[in-house]
Amino acid sequence: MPELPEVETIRRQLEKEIVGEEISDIWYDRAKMLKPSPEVFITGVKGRKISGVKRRAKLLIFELSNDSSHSELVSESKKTLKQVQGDVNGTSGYFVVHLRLSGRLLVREKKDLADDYVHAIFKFKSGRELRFAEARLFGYAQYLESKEELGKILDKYGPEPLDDLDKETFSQILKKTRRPIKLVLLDQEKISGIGNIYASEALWVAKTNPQQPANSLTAEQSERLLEAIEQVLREGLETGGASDQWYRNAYGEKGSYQKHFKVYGKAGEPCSECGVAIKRIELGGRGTFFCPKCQPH
DNA sequence: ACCTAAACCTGGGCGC
DNA sequence: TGCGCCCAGGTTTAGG
Repeated sequence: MPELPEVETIRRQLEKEIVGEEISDIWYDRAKMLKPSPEVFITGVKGRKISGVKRRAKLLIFELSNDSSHSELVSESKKTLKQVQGDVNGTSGYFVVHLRLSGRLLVREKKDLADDYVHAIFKFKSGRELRFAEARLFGYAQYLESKEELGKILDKYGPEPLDDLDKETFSQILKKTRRPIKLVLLDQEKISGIGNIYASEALWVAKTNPQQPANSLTAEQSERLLEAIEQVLREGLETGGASDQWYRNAYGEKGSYQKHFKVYGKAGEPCSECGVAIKRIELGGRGTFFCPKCQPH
C-alpha cells in the first residue's frame, strides 16, 4: 500500500501528534514484527521520548531521546554510555517502521475501540497510544541504537524525488541501464519512494511505455517523466494518499488519490484521454497498467 | 548486471 | 454459503 505520499502523510500527522510522548510500555503478539528481537526493541525504546518523526523513502524514522525517568531505571555506567553515544541534540536511539503492503500506524486513546489487525501497541505515559496494525504481517519496526546503524540502512536509498532529484541526476540514472523504465522507477536504490501505483500513473502522465529501456529515453522524455513523477506524488500528497485497499492515515481515515487513478487497476476500462482500453501486463512480477495508444512502444 | 520465481502472509473479490 | 483461484501498495533471497 504505502508509497511516498502515503508514508509522508502519516509522518506529518505523527509529527504533530506524538512528538514529546514518552513510551511507557509496548504490547505485541507477533515477535517477528519487532526487530532485531522484541527484547532488544523494548529495552531500547521503553522509557524514552519520541523527539522527532522523519521519513526516508518509504521508511518512517522515530527519533528517541532520554528523559529523567528512563535515567533512573538504568545504572550509572549505562547512563554514561548512553550519553556518550547520544547526538549533540540529545538523540539516543531510533526505531524505523516499514509498512510494506498493508501496515497502518494509528494514533488512538487507550479507551478508544479496538482496531482490526493490531499486532503491536506503543503505549504512552499520557494515556494515548500508537497502534501498529498489519493485515499481511510483512511490516516491521526495528530498533537502531546509533546514528551509524541508522545510516547503514538509509545510505542504500537513492535520491528523494521531491527533494534531491534534479533532471540531470535523473537522466544519468536512466542512462546507466537498459532495464524497462518502470523497473528503474521501482528500484529504491536508484530512486526512492515510488511504488507500483505512482510508477504506473507517472508513466501514463509522461506518455511513456513502461517497457521502454531506461537508457533509450530521450532527454525530452526523461525531463517529462521527472515532471510527471513530481506531479503525481504531489497530487497523492494533496489528496491524502491512495486507499486502494489497506491504506489508512494515522487517524484511520482513507485518502482519495484512488479516485484520480488513470491506469492503475483499470485494465479493460477506456483511457480517459483516448478511449482505448487500458492494458495490464506483468513487469518484474508486478501488475503494470498503461494505455497502448497514449503510451506506445 | 540482469532476469525469474519464490518466499514472507492474510484477506478481499469473483466465479462456480 | 463455501471453496478454489487470482490478486494485492514491498522487499529479499536463491538460482540461472
